[in-house]
Amino acid sequence: MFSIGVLSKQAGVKVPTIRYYEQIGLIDPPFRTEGNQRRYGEASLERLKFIKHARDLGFSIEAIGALIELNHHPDKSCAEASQIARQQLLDTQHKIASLKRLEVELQRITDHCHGDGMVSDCYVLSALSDHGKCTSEH
Amino acid sequence: MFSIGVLSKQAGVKVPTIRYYEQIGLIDPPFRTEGNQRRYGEASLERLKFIKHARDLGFSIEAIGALIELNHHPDKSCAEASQIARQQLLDTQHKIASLKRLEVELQRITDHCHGDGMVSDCYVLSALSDHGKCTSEH
DNA sequence: TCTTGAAGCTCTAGTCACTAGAGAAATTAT
DNA sequence: ATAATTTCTCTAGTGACTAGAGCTTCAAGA
Repeated sequence: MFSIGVLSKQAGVKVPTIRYYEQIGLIDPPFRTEGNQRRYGEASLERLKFIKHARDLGFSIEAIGALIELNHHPDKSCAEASQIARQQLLDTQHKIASLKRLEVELQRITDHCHGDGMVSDCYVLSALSDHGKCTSEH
Repeated sequence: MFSIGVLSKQAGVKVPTIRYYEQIGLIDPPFRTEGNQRRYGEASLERLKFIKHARDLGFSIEAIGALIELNHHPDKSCAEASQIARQQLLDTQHKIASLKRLEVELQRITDHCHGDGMVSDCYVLSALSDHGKCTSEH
Protein backbone atom coordinates (compact mmCIF):
# COMPACT_ATOMS: atom_id res chain seq x y z
CA MET A 1 0.00 0.00 0.00
CA PHE A 2 1.47 3.37 -0.97
CA SER A 3 0.49 7.01 -0.96
CA ILE A 4 -0.59 9.14 -3.89
CA GLY A 5 2.85 10.75 -3.99
CA VAL A 6 4.59 7.40 -4.41
CA LEU A 7 2.04 6.33 -7.01
CA SER A 8 2.65 9.59 -8.81
CA LYS A 9 6.40 8.99 -9.03
CA GLN A 10 6.07 5.34 -10.00
CA ALA A 11 3.67 6.06 -12.82
CA GLY A 12 5.03 9.42 -13.91
CA VAL A 13 1.65 11.09 -13.48
CA LYS A 14 1.26 14.21 -11.37
CA VAL A 15 -0.65 14.04 -8.11
CA PRO A 16 -3.45 16.44 -9.11
CA THR A 17 -3.87 14.53 -12.34
CA ILE A 18 -4.40 11.28 -10.42
CA ARG A 19 -7.08 12.94 -8.33
CA TYR A 20 -8.60 14.31 -11.51
CA TYR A 21 -8.70 10.83 -13.05
CA GLU A 22 -10.47 9.57 -9.96
CA GLN A 23 -12.95 12.42 -10.12
CA ILE A 24 -13.94 11.65 -13.70
CA GLY A 25 -14.18 7.94 -12.96
CA LEU A 26 -11.20 6.79 -15.02
CA ILE A 27 -9.67 5.10 -11.97
CA ASP A 28 -11.49 3.63 -9.01
CA PRO A 29 -11.57 5.40 -5.65
CA PRO A 30 -8.82 3.77 -3.57
CA PHE A 31 -8.75 2.79 0.09
CA ARG A 32 -8.43 5.58 2.59
CA THR A 33 -6.46 5.74 5.82
CA GLU A 34 -8.21 6.73 9.02
CA GLY A 35 -7.01 10.24 8.31
CA ASN A 36 -8.69 10.17 4.88
CA GLN A 37 -5.55 9.82 2.77
CA ARG A 38 -5.55 7.67 -0.35
CA ARG A 39 -3.68 4.35 -0.35
CA TYR A 40 -3.03 2.38 -3.51
CA GLY A 41 -1.96 -1.14 -4.45
CA GLU A 42 -0.17 -2.69 -7.43
CA ALA A 43 -3.33 -2.91 -9.52
CA SER A 44 -3.80 0.85 -9.30
CA LEU A 45 -0.22 1.40 -10.41
CA GLU A 46 -0.65 -0.91 -13.40
CA ARG A 47 -3.80 0.82 -14.49
CA LEU A 48 -2.27 4.25 -14.12
CA LYS A 49 0.74 3.20 -16.19
CA PHE A 50 -1.64 1.95 -18.85
CA ILE A 51 -3.42 5.29 -18.87
CA LYS A 52 -0.18 7.22 -18.96
CA HIS A 53 1.15 5.24 -21.88
CA ALA A 54 -2.07 5.58 -23.83
CA ARG A 55 -2.19 9.35 -23.16
CA ASP A 56 1.41 9.65 -24.34
CA LEU A 57 0.37 7.92 -27.54
CA GLY A 58 -2.38 10.49 -28.01
CA PHE A 59 -5.44 8.48 -27.02
CA SER A 60 -8.27 10.57 -25.63
CA ILE A 61 -9.55 9.99 -22.12
CA GLU A 62 -12.75 8.73 -23.69
CA ALA A 63 -10.92 6.13 -25.79
CA ILE A 64 -8.89 5.04 -22.80
CA GLY A 65 -12.08 4.61 -20.80
CA ALA A 66 -13.39 2.33 -23.53
CA LEU A 67 -10.18 0.29 -23.55
CA ILE A 68 -10.31 -0.14 -19.78
CA GLU A 69 -13.92 -1.21 -19.99
CA LEU A 70 -12.90 -3.83 -22.57
CA ASN A 71 -10.14 -5.03 -20.32
CA HIS A 72 -12.81 -5.99 -17.81
CA HIS A 73 -14.22 -8.52 -20.27
CA PRO A 74 -11.29 -10.81 -21.17
CA ASP A 75 -13.55 -13.27 -23.00
CA LYS A 76 -14.90 -10.73 -25.47
CA SER A 77 -13.39 -10.23 -28.92
CA CYS A 78 -10.68 -7.61 -29.12
CA ALA A 79 -12.09 -6.22 -32.38
CA GLU A 80 -13.17 -3.09 -30.62
CA ALA A 81 -9.78 -2.47 -29.05
CA SER A 82 -8.19 -3.00 -32.43
CA GLN A 83 -10.61 -0.54 -33.96
CA ILE A 84 -9.83 2.14 -31.37
CA ALA A 85 -6.10 1.79 -31.94
CA ARG A 86 -6.50 1.87 -35.72
CA GLN A 87 -8.59 5.01 -35.47
CA GLN A 88 -5.91 6.58 -33.31
CA LEU A 89 -3.34 5.70 -35.95
CA LEU A 90 -5.46 7.30 -38.66
CA ASP A 91 -5.97 10.43 -36.59
CA THR A 92 -2.23 10.66 -36.01
CA GLN A 93 -1.50 10.26 -39.71
CA HIS A 94 -3.99 12.96 -40.59
CA LYS A 95 -2.44 15.32 -38.10
CA ILE A 96 1.02 14.65 -39.50
CA ALA A 97 -0.13 15.29 -43.05
CA SER A 98 -1.82 18.51 -42.03
CA LEU A 99 1.18 19.76 -40.08
CA LYS A 100 3.48 18.97 -42.99
CA ARG A 101 1.43 21.23 -45.25
CA LEU A 102 1.72 23.99 -42.65
CA GLU A 103 5.43 23.39 -42.39
CA VAL A 104 5.85 23.96 -46.11
CA GLU A 105 3.99 27.26 -45.94
CA LEU A 106 5.82 28.46 -42.87
CA GLN A 107 9.15 27.52 -44.40
CA ARG A 108 8.30 29.47 -47.52
CA ILE A 109 7.19 32.48 -45.51
CA THR A 110 10.24 32.57 -43.28
CA ASP A 111 12.61 31.94 -46.20
CA HIS A 112 11.35 35.16 -47.78
CA CYS A 113 11.94 37.24 -44.68
CA HIS A 114 15.35 37.78 -43.15
CA GLY A 115 14.05 40.06 -40.42
CA ASP A 116 16.20 42.93 -41.58
CA GLY A 117 13.62 44.99 -43.44
CA MET A 118 10.83 47.21 -42.21
CA VAL A 119 7.45 46.06 -41.07
CA SER A 120 5.82 47.75 -44.05
CA ASP A 121 7.73 45.44 -46.43
CA CYS A 122 7.64 42.31 -44.27
CA TYR A 123 6.84 39.15 -46.17
CA VAL A 124 5.65 37.39 -43.03
CA LEU A 125 2.93 39.95 -42.50
CA SER A 126 1.94 40.23 -46.14
CA ALA A 127 1.86 36.45 -46.55
CA LEU A 128 -0.43 36.14 -43.57
CA SER A 129 -2.69 38.80 -45.02
CA ASP A 130 -2.94 37.08 -48.35
CA HIS A 131 -3.87 33.44 -48.49
CA GLY A 132 -3.47 33.62 -52.26
CA LYS A 133 0.30 33.53 -51.77
CA CYS A 134 0.05 30.03 -50.37
CA THR A 135 1.09 27.17 -52.58
CA SER A 136 -1.27 24.58 -51.15
CA GLU A 137 -4.52 24.32 -49.28
CA HIS A 138 -4.64 24.17 -45.52
CA MET B 1 -20.91 48.45 -44.04
CA PHE B 2 -22.00 44.90 -43.41
CA SER B 3 -23.36 42.82 -40.57
CA ILE B 4 -21.52 40.26 -38.48
CA GLY B 5 -23.16 37.45 -40.46
CA VAL B 6 -21.81 38.78 -43.75
CA LEU B 7 -18.37 39.34 -42.23
CA SER B 8 -18.50 35.79 -40.93
CA LYS B 9 -19.15 34.35 -44.38
CA GLN B 10 -16.60 36.54 -46.12
CA ALA B 11 -13.82 35.63 -43.70
CA GLY B 12 -14.81 32.05 -42.99
CA VAL B 13 -14.94 32.70 -39.25
CA LYS B 14 -18.00 31.82 -37.21
CA VAL B 15 -20.13 34.58 -35.73
CA PRO B 16 -19.54 33.68 -32.06
CA THR B 17 -15.82 33.48 -32.75
CA ILE B 18 -15.84 37.04 -34.10
CA ARG B 19 -17.58 38.25 -30.97
CA TYR B 20 -15.06 36.29 -28.92
CA TYR B 21 -12.16 37.95 -30.76
CA GLU B 22 -13.68 41.33 -29.99
CA GLN B 23 -14.12 40.41 -26.35
CA ILE B 24 -10.47 39.51 -25.89
CA GLY B 25 -9.36 42.62 -27.76
CA LEU B 26 -7.97 40.92 -30.87
CA ILE B 27 -10.23 43.01 -33.10
CA ASP B 28 -11.53 46.50 -32.42
CA PRO B 29 -15.14 47.09 -31.39
CA PRO B 30 -16.97 48.04 -34.60
CA PHE B 31 -19.65 50.65 -35.20
CA ARG B 32 -23.11 49.86 -33.96
CA THR B 33 -26.50 50.57 -35.52
CA GLU B 34 -29.16 52.38 -33.55
CA GLY B 35 -30.45 48.96 -32.60
CA ASN B 36 -27.04 47.98 -31.22
CA GLN B 37 -26.01 45.64 -34.00
CA ARG B 38 -22.40 45.48 -35.18
CA ARG B 39 -21.48 46.92 -38.58
CA TYR B 40 -18.10 46.33 -40.20
CA GLY B 41 -16.03 47.81 -43.03
CA GLU B 42 -13.34 46.47 -45.34
CA ALA B 43 -10.55 46.99 -42.82
CA SER B 44 -12.27 44.68 -40.34
CA LEU B 45 -12.62 42.03 -43.02
CA GLU B 46 -8.93 42.26 -43.90
CA ARG B 47 -7.86 41.94 -40.32
CA LEU B 48 -10.16 39.01 -39.70
CA LYS B 49 -8.81 37.22 -42.77
CA PHE B 50 -5.31 37.80 -41.45
CA ILE B 51 -6.29 36.27 -38.13
CA LYS B 52 -8.01 33.33 -39.79
CA HIS B 53 -5.03 32.56 -41.96
CA ALA B 54 -2.61 32.77 -39.07
CA ARG B 55 -4.83 30.54 -36.92
CA ASP B 56 -5.01 28.03 -39.76
CA LEU B 57 -1.22 28.02 -39.79
CA GLY B 58 -1.23 27.21 -36.09
CA PHE B 59 -0.26 30.58 -34.63
CA SER B 60 -1.56 31.18 -31.12
CA ILE B 61 -3.90 34.07 -30.40
CA GLU B 62 -1.08 35.62 -28.41
CA ALA B 63 1.34 35.44 -31.34
CA ILE B 64 -1.30 36.88 -33.65
CA GLY B 65 -1.86 39.74 -31.24
CA ALA B 66 1.85 40.50 -31.35
CA LEU B 67 1.87 40.42 -35.17
CA ILE B 68 -1.09 42.79 -35.32
CA GLU B 69 0.60 45.12 -32.89
CA LEU B 70 3.68 45.12 -35.14
CA ASN B 71 1.54 45.88 -38.13
CA HIS B 72 0.61 49.14 -36.43
CA HIS B 73 4.23 50.28 -36.61
CA PRO B 74 5.18 50.03 -40.30
CA ASP B 75 8.49 51.83 -39.75
CA LYS B 76 9.81 49.35 -37.19
CA SER B 77 12.06 46.45 -38.11
CA CYS B 78 10.29 43.23 -38.98
CA ALA B 79 12.81 41.17 -37.01
CA GLU B 80 10.20 40.38 -34.39
CA ALA B 81 7.64 39.23 -36.94
CA SER B 82 10.28 37.05 -38.52
CA GLN B 83 11.17 35.60 -35.13
CA ILE B 84 7.53 34.75 -34.36
CA ALA B 85 7.13 32.97 -37.68
CA ARG B 86 10.38 31.05 -37.26
CA GLN B 87 9.35 29.96 -33.80
CA GLN B 88 6.05 28.76 -35.22
CA LEU B 89 7.94 26.79 -37.85
CA LEU B 90 10.10 25.18 -35.17
CA ASP B 91 7.07 24.31 -33.06
CA THR B 92 5.42 22.74 -36.08
CA GLN B 93 8.51 20.69 -36.89
CA HIS B 94 8.73 19.44 -33.32
CA LYS B 95 5.09 18.42 -33.36
CA ILE B 96 5.60 16.54 -36.62
CA ALA B 97 8.64 14.69 -35.29
CA SER B 98 6.78 13.73 -32.14
CA LEU B 99 3.71 12.54 -34.00
CA LYS B 100 5.86 10.47 -36.34
CA ARG B 101 7.31 8.57 -33.39
CA LEU B 102 3.80 7.90 -32.17
CA GLU B 103 2.77 6.78 -35.61
CA VAL B 104 5.51 4.16 -35.65
CA GLU B 105 4.39 2.75 -32.30
CA LEU B 106 0.73 2.75 -33.22
CA GLN B 107 1.48 1.08 -36.52
CA ARG B 108 3.45 -1.61 -34.76
CA ILE B 109 0.70 -2.13 -32.19
CA THR B 110 -2.08 -2.38 -34.74
CA ASP B 111 -0.03 -4.59 -37.05
CA HIS B 112 0.18 -7.16 -34.27
CA CYS B 113 -3.56 -7.23 -33.67
CA HIS B 114 -6.08 -8.34 -36.28
CA GLY B 115 -9.05 -7.89 -34.00
CA ASP B 116 -10.02 -11.52 -34.27
CA GLY B 117 -8.68 -12.78 -30.96
CA MET B 118 -9.95 -12.43 -27.44
CA VAL B 119 -9.42 -9.45 -25.19
CA SER B 120 -7.23 -11.53 -22.91
CA ASP B 121 -4.73 -12.07 -25.74
CA CYS B 122 -5.05 -8.65 -27.33
CA TYR B 123 -1.74 -7.11 -28.34
CA VAL B 124 -3.23 -3.61 -28.32
CA LEU B 125 -4.08 -3.89 -24.65
CA SER B 126 -0.87 -5.60 -23.62
CA ALA B 127 1.24 -3.12 -25.56
CA LEU B 128 -0.47 -0.25 -23.83
CA SER B 129 0.17 -1.88 -20.49
CA ASP B 130 3.83 -2.36 -21.18
CA HIS B 131 5.89 0.54 -22.34
CA GLY B 132 8.87 -1.81 -22.59
CA LYS B 133 7.42 -3.16 -25.82
CA CYS B 134 7.94 0.17 -27.50
CA THR B 135 10.84 0.50 -29.88
CA SER B 136 11.50 4.19 -29.27
CA GLU B 137 10.95 6.87 -26.69
CA HIS B 138 7.88 9.05 -26.73
C1' DT C 1 6.77 11.84 23.26
C1' DC C 2 7.02 16.02 20.97
C1' DT C 3 7.88 18.81 17.13
C1' DT C 4 8.59 20.08 12.68
C1' DG C 5 8.15 19.93 7.90
C1' DA C 6 6.65 17.47 4.02
C1' DA C 7 2.82 15.57 1.93
C1' DG C 8 -2.00 15.05 1.78
C1' DC C 9 -6.95 16.74 1.81
C1' DT C 10 -11.05 19.52 -0.51
C1' DC C 11 -12.66 23.12 -3.11
C1' DT C 12 -12.61 26.75 -6.42
C1' DA C 13 -10.96 28.91 -10.34
C1' DG C 14 -7.93 29.36 -14.35
C1' DT C 15 -5.93 27.69 -18.89
C1' DC C 16 -6.86 27.86 -24.51
C1' DA C 17 -9.77 28.84 -28.14
C1' DC C 18 -13.65 28.47 -28.82
C1' DT C 19 -18.90 26.40 -28.85
C1' DA C 20 -23.72 26.00 -27.29
C1' DG C 21 -27.89 27.61 -25.53
C1' DA C 22 -31.47 30.78 -23.51
C1' DG C 23 -34.31 34.47 -24.10
C1' DA C 24 -34.98 38.94 -25.94
C1' DA C 25 -34.57 42.55 -29.53
C1' DA C 26 -33.61 44.20 -34.21
C1' DT C 27 -33.68 43.70 -38.98
C1' DT C 28 -35.20 41.98 -43.51
C1' DA C 29 -38.37 39.91 -46.68
C1' DT C 30 -42.97 39.06 -48.08
C1' DA D 1 -48.25 44.17 -40.96
C1' DT D 2 -46.44 40.02 -40.20
C1' DA D 3 -43.26 36.38 -40.30
C1' DA D 4 -38.71 34.71 -40.59
C1' DT D 5 -34.14 35.42 -39.90
C1' DT D 6 -30.44 37.50 -37.70
C1' DT D 7 -28.41 39.64 -33.91
C1' DC D 8 -27.91 40.86 -29.08
C1' DT D 9 -26.01 39.66 -24.16
C1' DC D 10 -25.02 36.48 -20.87
C1' DT D 11 -23.81 32.19 -18.84
C1' DA D 12 -21.90 27.80 -18.98
C1' DG D 13 -19.54 23.89 -21.18
C1' DT D 14 -15.57 21.59 -23.77
C1' DG D 15 -10.75 18.62 -22.83
C1' DA D 16 -7.31 17.59 -19.90
C1' DC D 17 -5.46 19.22 -16.81
C1' DT D 18 -2.93 23.07 -13.52
C1' DA D 19 -2.63 26.37 -9.65
C1' DG D 20 -3.69 28.10 -5.33
C1' DA D 21 -5.87 28.71 -0.62
C1' DG D 22 -6.43 27.00 3.70
C1' DC D 23 -6.56 23.11 6.34
C1' DT D 24 -5.20 18.25 8.23
C1' DT D 25 -2.38 14.12 8.54
C1' DC D 26 1.77 11.64 8.44
C1' DA D 27 6.71 10.25 9.11
C1' DA D 28 11.18 11.12 10.94
C1' DG D 29 14.39 13.10 14.07
C1' DA D 30 15.50 15.07 18.88
